Amino acid sequence: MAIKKDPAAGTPASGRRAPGRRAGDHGRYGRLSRERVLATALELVDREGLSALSMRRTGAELGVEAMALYRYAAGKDALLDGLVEALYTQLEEQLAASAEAPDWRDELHRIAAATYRVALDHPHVAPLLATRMLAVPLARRPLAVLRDHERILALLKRAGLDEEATVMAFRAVTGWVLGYVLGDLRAMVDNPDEPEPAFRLGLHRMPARELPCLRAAAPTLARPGAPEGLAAGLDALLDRFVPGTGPATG
Amino acid sequence: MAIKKDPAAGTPASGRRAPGRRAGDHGRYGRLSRERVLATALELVDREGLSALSMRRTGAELGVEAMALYRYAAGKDALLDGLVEALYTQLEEQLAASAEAPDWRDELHRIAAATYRVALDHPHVAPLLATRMLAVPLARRPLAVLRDHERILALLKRAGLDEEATVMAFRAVTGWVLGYVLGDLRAMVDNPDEPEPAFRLGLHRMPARELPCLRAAAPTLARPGAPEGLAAGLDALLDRFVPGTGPATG
DNA sequence: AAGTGTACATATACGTCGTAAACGTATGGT
DNA sequence: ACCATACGTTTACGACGTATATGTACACTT
Repeated sequence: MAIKKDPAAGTPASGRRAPGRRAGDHGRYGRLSRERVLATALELVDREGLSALSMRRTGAELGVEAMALYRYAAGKDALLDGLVEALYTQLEEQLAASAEAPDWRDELHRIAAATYRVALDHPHVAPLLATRMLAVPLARRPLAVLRDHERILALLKRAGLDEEATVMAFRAVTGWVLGYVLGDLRAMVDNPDEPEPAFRLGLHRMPARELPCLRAAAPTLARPGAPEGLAAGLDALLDRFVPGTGPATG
Repeated sequence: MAIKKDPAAGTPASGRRAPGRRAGDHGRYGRLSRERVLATALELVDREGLSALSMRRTGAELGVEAMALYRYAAGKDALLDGLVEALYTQLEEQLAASAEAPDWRDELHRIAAATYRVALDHPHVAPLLATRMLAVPLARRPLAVLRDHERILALLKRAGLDEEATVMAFRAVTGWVLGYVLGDLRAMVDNPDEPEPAFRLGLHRMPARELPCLRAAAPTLARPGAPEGLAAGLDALLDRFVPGTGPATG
């Protein structure tokens, strides 16, 4: 210990701190912050899966005791919500990286595709998109999540839908994107070391007599659906839930 | 407690036993069995939520030590998979309760509706439908799950699709059903004791300037989508993914 | 320069968790 | 009468979430 603080570390009110620089860190690598905590947790989950995430482990990754995290996340559940927030923040960055589409329909496609990309980039976090939404009520969701909802609702309104129809379409769009993403993340491979496809999938475990279609379909099923399937379904749903936008070829 | 064994249950030495009743239960309520374990776990989760489920707690509900469960489920994960299995088993019971539809499309609707009902009947278990599928590879899923997949694939094949198109449509159907169900299970109410709808939803927590559409839509959003929305979306997707079945009016 | 409040991180402790390993004990077959 | 087997218990260990109490170093007074 006893790495002493640098007197040039800056005034606390101004909040100045150089990255990798120690200020009031008791001799550690740098001050903690919500951002740093969430980034570390995300990294840990990406690397080792959700079950590896614990307060103690996350603290250790930061060179800090577990209890120190409680200043930046009220508890473990809040940490999980933080991961969801981190994902939606990445989504917003992705959306900001390319230009907004002028057409509402194209813009919905752009959002869906970006969501798909972000979710597949963090497969271990994606299940939280389903589970945490069931645990935390709308008004308490991270702001980044609410902004995503707002974007979609606004686009549908712009398409000319009234309140009721907007909500219907919203349900369709969000449900579809979530379901499709989760579907593409489903585990298929049983034995990764096996070169032979059928063995890789563990098809010998499935009773052939009872499950002929499934066994036949499994290899095709094992290839991810890709964003094309997502877009196709989205179009199908929009055709139905946004009247007057005729089937596709317009 | 401490209900002792019935002396009429059979003399231990002679081994005489009533039909359907086994001895060897150490003076407890009855032998353990996988069915009994899963039923108890399901009941516990329905009553107190997923986080209340632990090996010890489940054992206690059965009047048994936690380790006793390991004979019927290899570990906690296997217990969770058992819950998924239990839900799909209920689905099969529901499907068996009414007649199979002659038309493949109607039958898909029947399956979707039954899935929706079962999931909403066990809201605390439903998230497992998303998460466990990511953890356990296709070939290792409970048989009831695989049979569900088989049913859907067979119906789509019957609709005249080739292998590739079948899988596309399968992805669409299952993704949609899952996403829609999870969407309908999302928590909306923030303060259940509050009579005023806006306060109930906690809308005052949401920045009005930044989220106008969401605030306006929230009350409508709070009403569940109902099976009608599920059916509408399903039709939309089938129209797209099963060619030659034209929009609706056939 | 000394003192003080506050923000931040640690230390300690408690109860619960999943589960490995070893151990009874009753049962059914011989 | 004996034994193998099936079934449940006991004991133990390390990891977990987190309440509470305890430092410790900074910025701001005075």
